[in-house]
Amino acid sequence: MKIATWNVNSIRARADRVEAWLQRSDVDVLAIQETKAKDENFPWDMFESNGYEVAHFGLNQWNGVAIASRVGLDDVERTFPGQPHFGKTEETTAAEARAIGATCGGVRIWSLYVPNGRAVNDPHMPYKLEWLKILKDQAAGWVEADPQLNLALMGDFNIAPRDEDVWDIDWFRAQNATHITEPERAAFQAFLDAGFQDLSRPYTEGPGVYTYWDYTQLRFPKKQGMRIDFALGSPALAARVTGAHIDREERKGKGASDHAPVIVELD
DNA sequence: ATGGTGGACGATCCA
Repeated sequence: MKIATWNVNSIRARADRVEAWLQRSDVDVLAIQETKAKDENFPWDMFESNGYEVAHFGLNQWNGVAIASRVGLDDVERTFPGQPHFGKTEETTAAEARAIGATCGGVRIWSLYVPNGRAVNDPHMPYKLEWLKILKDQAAGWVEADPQLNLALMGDFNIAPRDEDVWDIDWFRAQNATHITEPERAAFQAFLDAGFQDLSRPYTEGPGVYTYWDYTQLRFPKKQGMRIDFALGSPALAARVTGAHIDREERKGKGASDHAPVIVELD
């Protein structure tokens, strides 16, 4: 079984590329982020005509997550319990479309689009950190309740956990950039400390291995990227991993997303 | 002057 995660940066703008990629990648499950669409604009037919069931959570032109599966798609959840809302309270704001879960071929899959902190001192930064903490607490609880649970937390974490996960750590620090700060890295590390494993890194070791390249400044041809997309697995799922890769080819050419798919193979 | 790119929306926000 092959599972994958991919921030597509608009499912409508990327529909043809996503279709072609599904056909050549042969994945069983694809967790998608940044669909940037409401349900009424989602390309349901494209997935179904290629043999995939698909569940989508999209409220407006921002965010949006989906799971496509050809090995079943059950018990769909939109938002995780306690998912923080940006600003004020649940009474005055709605949770953003950043998390969708489903059980596919015996694996509990979550497609996650972690909030962008925007800037070190922006109010979106504490929102991001709280969002990750609640997710980690929830996910740890699911595994504690069922230690054999095959759980995959997949998506765009908007964090580069190690210095080697960005093309020049000194440049990032000089910019006072997000994604590499200590609190963000601690929020990521908390998943590992809770027993989750990074499923792709052992098979895609760096340095110089990335999942995202900014559209500007010729970042892709200059090999100046960031590793910010991950599949984290519960212990039972991690024990099944036989390989992983980052499909850097998909970042090439006109009309590419700025993120590449990350694929994990299970026995 | 500098987001120099790209997407959605609608004349601006987001990444």
